[in-house]
Amino acid sequence: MSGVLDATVFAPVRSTSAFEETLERLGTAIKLGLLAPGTRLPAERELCEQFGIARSTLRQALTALVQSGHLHAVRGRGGGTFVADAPPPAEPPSDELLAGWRDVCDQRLAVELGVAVLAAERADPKALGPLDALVHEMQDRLEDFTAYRRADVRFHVALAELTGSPRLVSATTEVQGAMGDLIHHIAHPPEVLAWSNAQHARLLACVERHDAHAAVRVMTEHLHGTEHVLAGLLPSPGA
Amino acid sequence: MSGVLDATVFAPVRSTSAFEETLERLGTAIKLGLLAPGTRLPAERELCEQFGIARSTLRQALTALVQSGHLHAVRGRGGGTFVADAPPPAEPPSDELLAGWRDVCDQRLAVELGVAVLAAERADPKALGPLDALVHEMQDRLEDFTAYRRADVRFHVALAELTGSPRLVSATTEVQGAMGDLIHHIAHPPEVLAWSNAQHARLLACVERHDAHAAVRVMTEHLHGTEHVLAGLLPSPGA
DNA sequence: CCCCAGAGGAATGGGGATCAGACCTTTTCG
DNA sequence: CGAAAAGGTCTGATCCCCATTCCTCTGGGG
Repeated sequence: MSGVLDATVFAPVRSTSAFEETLERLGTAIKLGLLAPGTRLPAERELCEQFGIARSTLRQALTALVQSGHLHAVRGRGGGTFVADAPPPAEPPSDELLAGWRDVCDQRLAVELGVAVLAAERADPKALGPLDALVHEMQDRLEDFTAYRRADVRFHVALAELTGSPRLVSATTEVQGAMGDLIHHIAHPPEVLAWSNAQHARLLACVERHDAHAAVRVMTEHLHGTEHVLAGLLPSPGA
Repeated sequence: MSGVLDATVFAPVRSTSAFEETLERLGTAIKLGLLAPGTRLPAERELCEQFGIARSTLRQALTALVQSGHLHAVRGRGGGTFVADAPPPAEPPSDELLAGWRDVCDQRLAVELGVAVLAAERADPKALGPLDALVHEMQDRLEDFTAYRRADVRFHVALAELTGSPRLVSATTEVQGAMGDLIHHIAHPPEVLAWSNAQHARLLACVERHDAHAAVRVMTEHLHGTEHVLAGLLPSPGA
């Protein structure tokens, strides 16, 4: 019958170890700026309980992040583990991610479309203040892509939080993490960012008047924009 | 700052063992009817290689599915492992699934909306024959929910395959699995199924003329239908 | 009729990941 | 000065997963 289906059902099973998952979680949160530089993580004995893992396992992840320069640890009372102020340069995207960049965009489309619809349906217009502030912050950061991108991520995550769906929030952070790996190394002229941010503003207006259909239109346009940028700069499916 | 965000970043890490993942994969594929009754699975020595796991691990999953009645094994030459002809009755949904049913619906909305848009954008109208056949099959099965549902699942998975995105296909099967657990135990009058299937037909028409916006409207309506049914029959958020 | 190929079933030992817990070292606050 | 709070270290037990081998059943070809 369907080779695609069999390929899905019988595809290799990837068992993610607790260590890997923890490393991934903290790593993306830091790289995305969700954990701002200088932030202090909960104490190890506390954090391992939140994660539901043993402290030794947690420490493997923390040690790795310290050695890669994303965290630094301070001993003694009043110490702790802190997000590094000078983040290490991002590594170039892995080959497998590059090969599947269109798939990542497709997943992003699904997640963000769902977020747009549900946020428009459910969000309390009075709760959009912080979102609006982020749009203005982005407007002030058109020349500094790193700062712009941090606000961008917060914007999309905050929008996801408005849906009240935990799965959509975590799906958003995941997909933003993948996108970050892809776009971090390509040029972002201020004009492009300005255009992109204008769509943020329009999107917010749609959410404010509970217009889900319009939100979908704006979001679709927004995502296709970055997709076209990627299509031009990344290797073709064949390469 | 944001409690929701911290709850997402520091949420418990669930490390899925290879055994669990395999059991889940095969189990949902069987329950969804993607592996039809009577189907013969690949030989164990072959299957464990496809999954990328050891045979003993694979056998744990197979043994569990045999004992639960979803599979039966035949020894000797020409034997094999077959999907049971008389599937065991589905267990009632777990409490945690019930508690998060709205979250499941939200995730489904995202996945199916993404599928609708991308299928409408990319699908070759000439490749819609099988989809159309499934709509007609559902039309003939309005009185038999089990049969209807099998075709329904195939329809949504086939639609996802049209997008060409592996992630969306697997997301679709996952979310359909969760939906199956939720809706299997509630009543489905033929009128409701007919109404639902009419939306399938309309959706297909949208895809055929590459009308993504209309596809979104129809799909949204389609999903809200089942969501309202669930809202009436499942416990409220508080319970 | 015999025997072997092809299938599931079972047992072994090793290696790595994870856990739980105790203990050490550094630092600051009372 | 000493207790408290934090990271850093170590150890033994346990569980999961792997690789390998061998066993058992059964149908088909010679």
